[in-house]
Amino acid sequence: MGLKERKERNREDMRARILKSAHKIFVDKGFDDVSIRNIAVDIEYSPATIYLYFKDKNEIFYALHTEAFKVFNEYVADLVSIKDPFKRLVALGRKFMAFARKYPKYYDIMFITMAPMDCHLNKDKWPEGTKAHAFLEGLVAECKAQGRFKKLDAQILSLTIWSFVHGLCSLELQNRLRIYPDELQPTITRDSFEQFVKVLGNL
Amino acid sequence: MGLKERKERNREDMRARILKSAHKIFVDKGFDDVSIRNIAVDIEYSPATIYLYFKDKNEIFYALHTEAFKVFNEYVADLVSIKDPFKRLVALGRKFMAFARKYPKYYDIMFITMAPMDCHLNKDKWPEGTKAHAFLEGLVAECKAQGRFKKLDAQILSLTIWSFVHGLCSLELQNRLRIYPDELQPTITRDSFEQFVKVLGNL
DNA sequence: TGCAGATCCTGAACACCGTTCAGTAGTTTT
DNA sequence: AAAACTACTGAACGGTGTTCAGGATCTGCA
Repeated sequence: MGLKERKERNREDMRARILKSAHKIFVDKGFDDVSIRNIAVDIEYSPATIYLYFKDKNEIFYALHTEAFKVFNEYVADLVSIKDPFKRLVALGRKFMAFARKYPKYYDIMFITMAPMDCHLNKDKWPEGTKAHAFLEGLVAECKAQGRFKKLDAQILSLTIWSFVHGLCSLELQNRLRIYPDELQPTITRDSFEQFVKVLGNL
Repeated sequence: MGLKERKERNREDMRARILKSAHKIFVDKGFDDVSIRNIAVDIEYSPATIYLYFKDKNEIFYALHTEAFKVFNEYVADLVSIKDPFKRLVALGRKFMAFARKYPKYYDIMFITMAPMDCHLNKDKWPEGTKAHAFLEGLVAECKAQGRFKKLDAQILSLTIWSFVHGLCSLELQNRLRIYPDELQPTITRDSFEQFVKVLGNL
């Protein structure tokens, strides 16, 4: 009986439709405009219907959040072509910053928004974060294997690097770098990053 | 005619009462519970009255935001007793992190929340941020004067330090460090900070 | 003292939000 | 044909920020 399966597929279709709509509104209008009611208008169903396919708004946000990581992974996929691990590490940092600027809304939902998604409560519930961070740690470990970062622990250094780059992106996206004069604005973030890389290169 | 002045003082009294109430709710119940209506209940006026003293909710948030910086400044005031500038710099970092943990809601409104406050649009509108950052820059400059950080620009390095420490705090507060195993949780942030300091100490 | 005018405040409304639930059509099974 | 099941919705509940006409009280002047 392929009946249950068809029912199941219809169900998945509807979920996909809702998510697609949520994604459209998220990208077009921004985070705050992704409301159950707006999604309902877009898919031409009543708001109540959405609750037949998703527990609540957070479940929809969680899906967007997962999607954002997929986009990120694709965005940095071409790094594998870089042979030297240190160069790859630096390129990852650059790509990370470029991603934050290109998809600020994605970045927000990935690393900033607190929206009570239970997905950040432990590593099992946030596989994308775990995976992305494992990639970074692997890179740092490779660099160590080449004789770099001799006196530093790879895991800790990974966190240090992540924190720095995220801090930079976060401050920029949250408009906290406007304290700098206008003429410095375009370069200051890049300068800080390059300085960090320079120091890192000598360790 | 002290009449106009008395009117003016009453006006300021009311503004203060509203802010005090907002602050109370903010600390007791959290950011999301600071609503015009909740403030109105607390001060025993109608919601509409609040709009006679503040343009909108953002103006109230801006006041909270300013207050948070005051609390922060007091929190780090005792650093002046530390003679050695590098030690003072390190102590500032530690205090910064301690502040973020002790007053996460303040930290949020200071460095994370985007709420369309126009105060982050340029340096003049965010004097507290400018001042706090000038303090950091001065410290780094002092270190340079002592022969440290020879090859690095003080202004850029200040941003690098700020970014790193903020990144660490931000990731922790937004629950993004839960990807680490439980046994690492208590130490990982401190370890990263200490590693950063160690590297900084050798520059 | 009485009355105009300024001052301060509010009830009610508008347009949103997430969420729930009784109930209604339409299809399928018996 | 009747019963059961499915997919859906209208209307409501309680919440949000904000606006505005109008009511109450207080002030200064005739």
